[in-house]
Parts: sequence; structure tokens; C-alpha cells
Amino acid sequence: MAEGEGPARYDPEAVEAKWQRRWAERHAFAARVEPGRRPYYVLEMFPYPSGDIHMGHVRNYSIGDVIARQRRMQGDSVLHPIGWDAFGLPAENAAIQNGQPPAIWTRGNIDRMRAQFKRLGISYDWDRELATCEPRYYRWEQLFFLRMLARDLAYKKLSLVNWCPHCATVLANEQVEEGRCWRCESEVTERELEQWFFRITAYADELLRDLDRLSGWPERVRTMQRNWIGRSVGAEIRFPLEGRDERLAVFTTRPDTLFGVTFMSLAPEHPLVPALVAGTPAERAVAELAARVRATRSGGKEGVPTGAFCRHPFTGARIPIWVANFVLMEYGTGAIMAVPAHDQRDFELARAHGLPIRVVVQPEGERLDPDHMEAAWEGPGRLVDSGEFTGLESEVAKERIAAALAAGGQGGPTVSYRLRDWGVSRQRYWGAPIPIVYCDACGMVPVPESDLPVVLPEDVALTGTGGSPLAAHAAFVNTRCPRCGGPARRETDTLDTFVDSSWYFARYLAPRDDATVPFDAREVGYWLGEGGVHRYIGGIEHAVLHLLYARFLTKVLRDLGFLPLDEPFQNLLTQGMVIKDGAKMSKSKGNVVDPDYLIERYGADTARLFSLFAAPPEKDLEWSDQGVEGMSRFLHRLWRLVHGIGPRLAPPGAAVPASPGGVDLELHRLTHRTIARVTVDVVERLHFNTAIAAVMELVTGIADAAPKAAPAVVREAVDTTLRLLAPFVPHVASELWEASGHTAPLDAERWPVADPAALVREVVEMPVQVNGRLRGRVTVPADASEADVVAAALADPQVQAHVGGRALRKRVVVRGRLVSLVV
RNA sequence: GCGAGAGUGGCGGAACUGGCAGACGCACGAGACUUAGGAUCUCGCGGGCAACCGUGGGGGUUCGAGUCCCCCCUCUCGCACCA
Repeated sequence: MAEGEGPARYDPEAVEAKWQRRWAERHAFAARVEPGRRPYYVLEMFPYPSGDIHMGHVRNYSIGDVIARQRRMQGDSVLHPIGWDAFGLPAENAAIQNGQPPAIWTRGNIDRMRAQFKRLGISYDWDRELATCEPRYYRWEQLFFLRMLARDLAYKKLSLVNWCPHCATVLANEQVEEGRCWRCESEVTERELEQWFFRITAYADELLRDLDRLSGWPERVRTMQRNWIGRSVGAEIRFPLEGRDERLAVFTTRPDTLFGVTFMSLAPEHPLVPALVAGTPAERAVAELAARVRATRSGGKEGVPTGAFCRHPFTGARIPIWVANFVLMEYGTGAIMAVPAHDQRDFELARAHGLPIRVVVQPEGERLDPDHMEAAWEGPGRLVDSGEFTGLESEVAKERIAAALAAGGQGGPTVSYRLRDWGVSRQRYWGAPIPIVYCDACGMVPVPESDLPVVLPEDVALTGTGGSPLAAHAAFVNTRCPRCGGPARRETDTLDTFVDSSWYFARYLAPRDDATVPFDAREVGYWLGEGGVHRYIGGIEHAVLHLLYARFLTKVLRDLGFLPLDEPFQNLLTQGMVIKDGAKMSKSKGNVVDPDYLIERYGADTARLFSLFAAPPEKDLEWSDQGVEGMSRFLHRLWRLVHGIGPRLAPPGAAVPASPGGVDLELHRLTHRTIARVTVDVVERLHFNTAIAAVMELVTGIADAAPKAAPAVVREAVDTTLRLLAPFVPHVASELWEASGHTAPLDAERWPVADPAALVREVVEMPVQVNGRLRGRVTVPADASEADVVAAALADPQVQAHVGGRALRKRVVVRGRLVSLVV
């Protein structure tokens, strides 16, 4: 049937509007606890409401929707919610630019994006929608904060922090990339500020250990988190300081090299440094080094002596103390014992300044000579010149020496982490207020839980200058001390938005009345009780930041008694980026494809289908305008097939003949083979591209067979096609389902199950190899014996020609697969 | 430097535990229907006239290797003076 002929023309806009309306009317995707059914919680990382969706969103949410819709058809009780990560800096920047308050700007964006998501036909339970900027959301976050404070899991301290001058705020370590702000790429500087922290380091071990149990996460993400946590086993060693009643503590992973120490190196910011050099000739040189380090964190090894000394814990030898540019205050104790013979950095510094090099570990079959070494030996070996430990293997010596230190009260075995506590204060307006009050009389006072929420005022003027507008908002700042009733001021820092996104997955399970607890225990038990969200989907860029914070906060909420959960996300799917012309789509590169335009021109189903077909989810997806055309063509072809099939299609429910033959059998088999393939691809492998390819083959098969096949067999094939396509292109599949005579909606249908009888073949075609090369093929009964198969193979003229009457040295028959003959 | 992943037609990508390399789609070519087609349908489409050769390169295991093992090359991502 030609296009443009009346009602049979596929008009995506009309079809999609119709079905979206019906789904909304029926609340078709409302999630309910149904004890008889398997729970399934599928979640995509919620978006920041920037105002417009981009192709990355289309991809992310299409992937989630396929899973959600397929699981529903499979009979699971599916929870598939959506919300908005609504706090954050862009709202403030927009407010400064166009004078619109962040709250108005944000809510307007949410409205626009919600409409776009609805136009995509994503099957969300819209009744559970949330936004982190609403007081009914962040009041619970404030409660968590207070409980964490009471448990010393939140604390405030003066600290050197990362400061972005452009964003005028503090950044977490995780938000600094190559010395630059993760958002605006400004050079990050250091500042000393009173800051709030979450004690994530208290969970370092558990966060690391539980990674081993997250078998449903990509290895890549687990490795990244492991490296980020950075656990090192070693020893702390305390060196007595000469002339002071104090000890200098260092961390080392190589206590076995203790006898090779020839000097100490301190970080320039080490708190002991000023005391050591004050009023000495070294003071100036140390200050200069510190200044240089502040300016540039890279370069060669530099160091200056402080003139101070400490003593070796075992030998009592005098050891000079240096300050070195490469020693990091943030790691270990900010001080190291320098062993030039066995650490390359110490080696370089020692060589530059003529400091002694003392070999204490000799590698197997070699004899290191300090005068002729070109590099430090960092490998294992046997200890020499190490007192009572001489002769030990270095691995053994590590333990012995650490134990000896512990026995002498001079240190002992310890574990060090790279992970730092999470700085959560932000000197910004558009975030959740930290529920703290400062009273002149009582000092820092937590807001009583009964006074929550501390509501963020929305009537603020943002000028972009003069710090946080909260500080200038008298009605917010000025308050009464909850303890003494006297005048007090509120904390004007707000919480990092990553705090908001660390627990939202659980908030979709909010109780209906919302009065006393943040989560509905029954719903939590049902949808999260099997070990967290069943399938979480989002970009790899959150591998450390969001995913580590969410794991941490989940464990905190568990320990606070809010969630019975060790981990938030059982299975993680990290989807790749959408690329065009080899680069990530971005406004600055001018290679952005607007999903709205795509939907207008081709329809949401085409947009979805392309983003699912062009690449498997975890790979980057190269954009192709022609590829989109191809998907559109396929849907038009499907439309014409179903509408043009006429009397060749039996009414719904028609029974397939008990033992079909010929074309009927072939189509019947193809149908069931496709069911099997698509089910594995969608449910187990999450390879939607090959699932769609399989359905395309079935559609081609139907088009070929329809004129000859029995109408009941065609009906089975068509119905199967539409069922299998329902998760991918729900609108057009629903419309064709209805147009072909069904009255019940497709989304309430069951996922098809392959009939094993239709999957077995009576005859199989097998390729035949002679001496490892393909020489022919034979068709034999599927249950033929090995001898029969070989006989059949030898009967093939091609095979015969290559065997040439020679005796068979070996024969391999792989059932249904192949015959291999060796002569 | 350390860690992870990936190299397959002109392109995106298939090939589950070793078993017919290139499914499906795009692009391209030929034909059909047409006043016309950038619509639709049919056929073709890794290279080579052929024997044969082909999954980054070189070895190996095997009846059989894109897949397993060893060495090397290239690219992408993450961390990066972590003591």
C-alpha cells in the first residue's frame, strides 16, 4: 500500500500522542507492592534540570525503559521512577544572567524536561516524581545530617580546601580534575576555611571490601573505586626528635628498609616545619620552597635541609630532617623516611644533594653498590646491614620490623588510605541548608529535629558578587538559639549537591503521609530488599563521584537505622557517550543533535530505536543521520506490512496447526527462534542492538512468507513481532497491536515464551572441513550417529575430491555444528 | 609510570561457553515500478580472474583460533611524586 493513502499512513506524531494519553489515563506504570510478583527496581541516574534533554538523555532513558517494559511484560512488579537533581550552580548562574530566581528557573526547566520525557514515552511512575530542591525532600537530608553529627560522622574543621575562584566555592577532592574545577575548568587554588566534612574514611575499608561483592558492576568501575580509596598496608614509624620531647611520625609501605634511612622528608605544609626552622638560617630557604610548591605542583625533586635532626628508632643514629617538594601533606602523615637506595624519589634527591645512600636490600643474584647505582632498587630481596634483621627476606622483614616497632612503642603495622573525608560545605545559595545555628553564648548548636526543615528562602536577589545571598538574607540568617533562646545566626553554607543524589534512589519509596519517616518500610523491603536497585543505568563519568558517595551514604543510613541495606545498586550498566564526528556532543563544538527536532521529524519511536540499535549500551554511540533514516524506514515497513497483510492474517487467538509443514513450519520456527534470541539479548546480555536485528529478520521473514503461509501462523509471527518490539517502540507497536484486531492494550500483554518443540530441528546442515579447511556441507538428521554423519560427509563430491581416497587419520563430529576430517 | 578496556568490510556493528567471519543497519552498485523519485520493491556488495588470502603485527596450542597462551604495536579511559 502506498503512503499518503488515508488512515493507513504511519503518522508517528498522532500515534504517539494517542498512546501517551492512554497510558497517563490508566496510570499504566504505577508501581505497587504485590507480594505474589517478583519485584524489579530499574533506575536511570536522574537528570540535572538544565532545561533541555540531549541525546545522552534519550539513550540513557531509552535503555532503562526497555528494561522496565520488558520486565513488566515478564510479570514482574516494576518500579521505574524519575526525579530531578535540582540544586546546583547553573541555576545561580542563570539567575545572575537573566534575573530569574533559581527556584523559578529550575521549576520551569523541570516542566519543560518533564514534557520531553513524556513525549519520549518513557514508562515512569509519575506519581513518585521528586525534586531535590523541595523542602519535603531535603528536610530528610537535614535530619540525616543531624544524626551523622551526633555520631561524629559529620564534623567541622579548619582545613586547607580546594577553592574554585570562578564558582566561588569549595570543591571536594573528587571534583578537582588535573588541578581544575570539574565544572568550569578554572584553576583550583587552596584556601583555609572552616568546613563541614562527612567521615567517609571511617567506611574506607567496608567500601573497598564490598566492591568484591558487586559482581554486577563493570570491573572498570570497581577498579576505579579501588584506586580512589587507595589502601596501602605498611607501618607507622615514630622517630624521636632531637632536642624536643616529640616524635616525627611517618607512614611507609617498606618498613623492611628502615635501616637504609639516611634522611627524613617533610611536606612543606607539615605543621612541624615552622617550629623546626623558626629563627634558624634554614627558615628562609624552606619558606621559598613552600612558596614554589604552592605555585606549581609538578617538576623535579627539590629539597632543603631544616637543620634539625631526629634519631633512628633502632640504631639511635642521627638523621637530618629535610623539606621536600614531592611529599604530600594529604597522604600518610605528611612526612616520609627517605631511603635513597630503595625509593627512586629519595634516590634522586640524595644524588642531587650528595646525601648518603645505604643499601639494605640485596636482590637475588645481584650485588648493589651504592656508588654505582643508577636507580633505586625497589624490588624484593634479602636484608643486609640491618642489625638483627639481616638475612631475612624483605617480605618477612616487613612484618618482623613492624612488630618490633610496636613492641618498643615506636610505631607498628598500619593501613593508610588515599581517600580523604568528603568536604560537603558549599558557599553557595542554591542547595540544602545545613541545619546549624551559631550562638554567641552557646557556640555551634544543631537545629532541633522538630524544627526541620530549615527552609531555603526563595526570594533572594542574586548579583554574582559579595558572596552567598543567604548571608544577606536577614530573615534567614537571624534566628534564636535553640538552646538559650538568645540571638543567633544560621549557617549559610549549603550541602554539596552530591549529598542530594546519594540517597534519592530510596526516596522514591516515600511513605504516602510523609510525616515521620523518610522511607516506607514495606516498599523498601520489597524493592530494595534483594540487595538494592536491581539495575542502575548511567554514564561512566560518575564511576567515582556519585557512585562512591551513594555507596557511602547507604552504609551510613543503614547504621543510622534508616535503611536495611549494605549497597544501593546491585547491577550497574554504564552507558557510553553519544558522539558525533568523533567528539562528544557539546554546544561549544556545534555538533549537537536536538532530540526535539528528531522527535518532530521522525517520532519518539525512531529516536528510541536508533539510540538502542546503533551500538551496544556500554559503548560510545556514533551519531548517524542516515542511521536514523534507516530506523524510520523499518518502522514504516512494519506499518505497511501489518496494514497490508489483509486476509493473510488470522483473527487474534487463532491456533497454529498442531504440526505445521513447509512455509508454515519455517515461519513458526523463525518466530520461536527470534523469541529465544531476543529474550537472551534483552534480559541477560543487555545487547539491544542484536535484539532489534533479530526482530528485523523476523519481519523480513514474515513479509516473505505471508503470501503463502497459513493465516494462523502469520498471526503468531506478527503478534510475536509486536510483543518483542513493545519495549523498544511502544507507541507504534501498541497502535499496530490494536489495528490488527486486539482489544486489550499491548503493554498489559505477556512477554512471549519460546516453544522448545519449535526450536529443535529434525535435520541440520553441517559444514565439512577436510584438514581444517571448509570443503563442503551436508544435511543430515539431527539425531544422526557419528558414523552416519561421516559417511554423509564422505559422500559429498567436494569432500571426496579433497579426501581423494586417503585414509582418515582423525574425525571430529560436533553435533549440529560441524564435521572435521583429517587425512 | 600504575590500572582498566579496545583494535573485525567504505562506516556503525554481529559472531553466547574455540566450530560456516562479516548477522542487522548505513553507504554504494544494478534492475523494477514511474512524468519524476531523495518514495517503494528485487538482486548484488571483504580482497583476488583464479587457486587462494583475509579479524593490529609476530609466534604457539588445536582437527579447527576473531575467540585460548606468549611477545610486540596502536588507540581510548581512569589514577598519577600515594612514601
